[in-house]
Amino acid sequence: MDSDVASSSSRASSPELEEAGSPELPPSRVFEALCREPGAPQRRPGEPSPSGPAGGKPRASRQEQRLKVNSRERRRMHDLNQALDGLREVMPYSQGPAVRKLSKIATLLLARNYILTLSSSLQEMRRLLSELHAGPRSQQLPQARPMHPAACSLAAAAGYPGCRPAPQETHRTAAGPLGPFYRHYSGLPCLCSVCQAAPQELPRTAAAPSCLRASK
DNA sequence: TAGGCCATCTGGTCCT
DNA sequence: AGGACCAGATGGCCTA
Repeated sequence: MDSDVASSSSRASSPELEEAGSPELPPSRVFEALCREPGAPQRRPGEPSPSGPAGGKPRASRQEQRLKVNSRERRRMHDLNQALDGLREVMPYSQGPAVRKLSKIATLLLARNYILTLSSSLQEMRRLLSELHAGPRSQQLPQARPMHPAACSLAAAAGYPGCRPAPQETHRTAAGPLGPFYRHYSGLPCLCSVCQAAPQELPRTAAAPSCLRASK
């Protein structure tokens, strides 16, 4: 559904953009060109002429001011979208032509959950390392306290005994801002808002994410 | 066709 | 005055 904005939000529904939107020009250049060339504006009926007062300093007319403000606003939103694209690039979800782009709200929610998950995993790893270095007695696995799956995967990569990376799973979220499809990555707990309703209480077992269990 | 998501425009507010 | 930021309105595109 977001395919219309997949090309870095450069939908040119505005007449200004259609005129200045050259594929060779980076967006910022396009916007600069727009700022420099307020000419041929599509004046609305009833609006004053863009030409300034006769004789005096060529003060920007109301129309020119409006065009400049509009251009700045477009550039601002474009920068915001570029930042969001950068965020999507580092998010653990499938990327490719067949995968729908995350919406803005989904990107923000997923990023928040991702940060919380990484923080939790870091804490778990620190706990494991401290147990490993505590002495030979504590080198046994703390079976009574199952590890967080993300920590277990990290520990497996570090050669910690008894840890196996979980198989990668793909699951559907019933609804919500993440969209219908979300790929669950091995070793990472599910980041969707369904599973992360209480991020402080991340599951400590390697069982399937709750949304996997909930969905049929 | 309804609803979601988006880009854009626009006016207001705040800051420099 | 000019720029940044914000929120509401509007209209287009897409999907279920």
